[in-house]
Amino acid sequence: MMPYQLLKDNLKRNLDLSSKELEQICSYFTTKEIKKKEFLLTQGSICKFEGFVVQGCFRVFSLDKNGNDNTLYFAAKDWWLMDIDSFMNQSPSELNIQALEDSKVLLISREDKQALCSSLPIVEKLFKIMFQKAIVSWQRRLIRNHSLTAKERYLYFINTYPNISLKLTDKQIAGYLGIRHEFLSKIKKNKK
Amino acid sequence: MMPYQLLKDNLKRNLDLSSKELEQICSYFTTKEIKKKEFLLTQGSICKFEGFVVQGCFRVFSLDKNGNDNTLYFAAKDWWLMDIDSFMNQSPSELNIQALEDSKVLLISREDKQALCSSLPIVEKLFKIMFQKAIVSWQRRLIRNHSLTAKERYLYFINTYPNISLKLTDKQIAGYLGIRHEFLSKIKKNKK
DNA sequence: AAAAAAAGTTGAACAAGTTCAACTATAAAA
DNA sequence: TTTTATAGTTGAACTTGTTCAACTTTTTTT
Repeated sequence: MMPYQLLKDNLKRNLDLSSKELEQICSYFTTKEIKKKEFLLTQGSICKFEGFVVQGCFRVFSLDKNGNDNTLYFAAKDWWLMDIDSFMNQSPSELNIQALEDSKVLLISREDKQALCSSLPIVEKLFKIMFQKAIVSWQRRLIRNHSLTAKERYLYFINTYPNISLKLTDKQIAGYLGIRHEFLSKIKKNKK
Repeated sequence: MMPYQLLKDNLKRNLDLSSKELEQICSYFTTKEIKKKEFLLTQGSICKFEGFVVQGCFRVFSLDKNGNDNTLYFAAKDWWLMDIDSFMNQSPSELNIQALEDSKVLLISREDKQALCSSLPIVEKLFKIMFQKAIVSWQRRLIRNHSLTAKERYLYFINTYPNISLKLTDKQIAGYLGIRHEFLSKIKKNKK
C-alpha cells in the first residue's frame, strides 16, 4: 500500500476527515528510510519530528545508569513514533528509537506540525483524540504489570501483537515485559 | 482560594489563555461536593464528566477478578480526574473513583465539553497539551516500575508527593506501588 | 465509652524473578 | 566459508516479594 494511504487510513480511524483535509495533512509529512540498527533518536538529543511507521519496525527504549534496557514500546507499520516530552518541550530526550529492520517512516517536524495546526485547526482535535487513546493504553499496561505474572504478560503480548512479536528477539520482548531474558527463556520452556 | 481561580491557574500553566477565554471555559464547569468514601464513578457505569479536584483527595482504581485493587493514581487538589476511555467512548467504565476525604470537584459533562470545544476551538489544543503531559507521566511511571525496586518506588512516591502521601493509608500506597501492604510494612521497618 | 471494623505488624513458609557463569545455537560480518 | 558477535539455554544460589495466619493498633460506628 502507498505510504500516504496508510497514514490517511490511520488518521481516518481517529477522526472523520475530508479527503481534502487528509491531503493537506499528508503534504506536511516527508518520507525517510532507515536501515536496520540505525537510530532515529538517541538519548540526550532533541526529538525534532513526530513519525509514523510505514514499513519495518522500531524499538523505543531508555537506558538507566546500570545499562538496563527499558523498552517503552515497539512500533511497527501503522504505529506512531516519537518522544513526546522532547518533541513538545525541545528538551534533551531520555529515549532511544532504533530500527529493528530496514524501515520507512513519514516524518513531520515540530515547525511543520505547528504550521499545520494553525492552518487546519481540526488537527488539534485529531491529535487530542490520538493522545487520549494512548493514555488509555498506558493505563491498561500499568494495570497488567501490576496484576499479571511475567508469564501471563508474555502470553498477552504475543497473542495481542503476533505480527510484532515475530520480528523481535526474546531479549527485546523481555525488555518490554520488564524481566530478564534468562527468565523469559525459563518461562517459554514451561509453557504448556 | 476560590475554586475557579484554582482551575484557571491550572489551565494557564498548560496554555496561555486570555481571561475572557478562561471565564468562558470556567462557565461550563459546575461544582460538586463529595463526602468521604463516596464514589464519583463505579466500575461498570459510564463516565459522564471530566473532573478537576478543588479540595480533598480521590483514588482511581480498578478491581480484578481476584478482588485485587490496582490503584491507577490519586488525585488531590489541582489534579484532573476521569476515566478517559469511558468518557470518550461512553462505554462501561473499568475504573472506580472514590473520595478519600470530604472533597469538592469541578465537573464538565461530555455534552458541555463538546459545546465548549465547538465555541472555543483553542480548548482542543489545551486538552491536547494536557494529554501529552499525561502520556509522559505514564511512560515515566512504567520505566520506574521496571527499573526500581519496591522500596525505591516507595521512597520516590513519598518524596515526590509528600502532601498526597500524608492523606493515604499504607494499604492505599501499596496498591499504587503494585505491592502487598504486608510487604510495604516490612519495607518501612527496614528504612534507615 | 464500648463495640466493631479497618489498618498495620510480624514471622514462617513459599513463589517469583534475578544473578552469574558456563554453555549451545544462530545470525552477522569479514 | 570461517570468524566473530549476539541470542538463547540451563542450573545453582540468591533476592525480592507473596501468602497466610495471628496479633496489635488505630479509626469509625453505635
